[in-house]
Amino acid sequence: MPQLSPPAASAADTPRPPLSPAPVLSRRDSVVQELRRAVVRGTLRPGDKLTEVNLSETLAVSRPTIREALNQLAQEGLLVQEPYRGLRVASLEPSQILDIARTRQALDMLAVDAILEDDGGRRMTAVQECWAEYSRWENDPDPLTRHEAHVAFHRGLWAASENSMLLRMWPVTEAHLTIALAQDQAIRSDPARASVVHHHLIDALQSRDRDLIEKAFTVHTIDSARELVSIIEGKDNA
Amino acid sequence: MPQLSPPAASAADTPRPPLSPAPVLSRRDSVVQELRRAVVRGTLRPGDKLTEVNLSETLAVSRPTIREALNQLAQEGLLVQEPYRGLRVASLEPSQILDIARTRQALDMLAVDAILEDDGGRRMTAVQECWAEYSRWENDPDPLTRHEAHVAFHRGLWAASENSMLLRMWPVTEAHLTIALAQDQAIRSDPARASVVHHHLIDALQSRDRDLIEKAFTVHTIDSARELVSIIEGKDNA
DNA sequence: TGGCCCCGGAATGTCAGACAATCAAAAGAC
DNA sequence: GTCTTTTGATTGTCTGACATTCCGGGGCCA
Repeated sequence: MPQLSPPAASAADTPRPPLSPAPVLSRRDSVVQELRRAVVRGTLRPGDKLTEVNLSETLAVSRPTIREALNQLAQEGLLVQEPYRGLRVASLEPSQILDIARTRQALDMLAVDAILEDDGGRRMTAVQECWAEYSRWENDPDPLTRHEAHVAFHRGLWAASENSMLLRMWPVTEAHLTIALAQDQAIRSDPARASVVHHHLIDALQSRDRDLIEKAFTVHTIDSARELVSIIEGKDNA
Repeated sequence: MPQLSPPAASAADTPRPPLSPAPVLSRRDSVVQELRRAVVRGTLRPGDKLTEVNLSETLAVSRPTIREALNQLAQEGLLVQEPYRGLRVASLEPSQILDIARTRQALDMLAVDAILEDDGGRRMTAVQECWAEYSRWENDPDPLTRHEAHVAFHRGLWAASENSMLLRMWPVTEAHLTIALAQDQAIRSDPARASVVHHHLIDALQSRDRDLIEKAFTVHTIDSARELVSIIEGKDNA
């Protein structure tokens, strides 16, 4: 049975600078955050079963609240719900990992086009700001912090495009990204490669050369996915 | 205060053929369906306020269950949640309507590429099946049935692509599509135009000519959105 | 021995009722 | 007339309970 910490503690010890205006997450959001982080950390692994009463005791939160959090995560796709049988941490087939990559590629390029089309350069400025934020954390010793910085960077790109629909689709995307990375720890623990790839990304973006950008995103997204898939399939055969 | 019917009744009187294997939706799903349909019917209009206790009484379902349904719809984007202040039916700015159209266009073409790439023609067969289903209902006298057929058709296209990520993104897409159409009743009540546009779509798809398909989707999605926006802006000025 | 049916445990799905936290606007004080 | 207080409304959360559904084990019968 995976062990989780109560959410009240973890909500306060966020290593981020005091950027949050102090909205002190609701209990439900704390639980959501705690579960997401547990997946990133590897405390919860794809396939693990979660029960409401169990989490309720472990996290010291009532069952209805836990339930709402689980429903939210299931809707995002981080958990899968089997009616009357419980919830499990989602796991992805290789084909699904490629689906995610292709879809992200399409949406990333949609964001890129919006960013490049911008008149006053406001959107590109937003990109640079979120890149600056990313670079502050990209080499953090804590893998969780690196992951959250990575996620925030890509979300920031979509936000910079000022396309409201992309932001609405982000939670689903983030959930699947998280699962894909959690699926194989080896990938997640290669910060150097991630760093290089992201530098290429931002360089390409600043060149404003669409083809170059597309290639950089392909390396980042599609190639990584293929690599991950081959690792997983190799492990299955072993 | 908009009037809604209890979900138990509406769940049973679906005019669809008995295709459902009899999963008899859970109460929560019944509430979700009822609220969605209320928006499509115009019983609930963008900006309308919903309260938990009120719905609980109207629909004869307990508050926790109502709450779960409302959370789900808020996550999809059909409702917007103002903390401690209640929920309202979402309403869209013109720029958001265009964002939705652009995003759908990108994802539709992603689906199209997958369908065209298919080796055995299985995916194109799936397209034809969902087109057949659509044509059975496209001229139904009930606008709700037409809307659900329309939605099912587009969902079917994404499903035919066999891209799992697209299916996960569908609920968000459907919610926004619903709001956009609910925003102006005039658009929804032009079944002839919708029919023509969809015939063009399917013709283009069967030609397998990617450029032709892209143009057809542009007419369907982008042009419709522009039209809707100009109607809304015209109404604002009046 | 082997297959079918029934039953109990376990978990979710749903309900009722209550209290605390929060926000908005009305009521009151200066 | 403006600021402060109060109050009402609504959500956020909790406790406890019951109904529903699924899985697997034990008993019955051939």
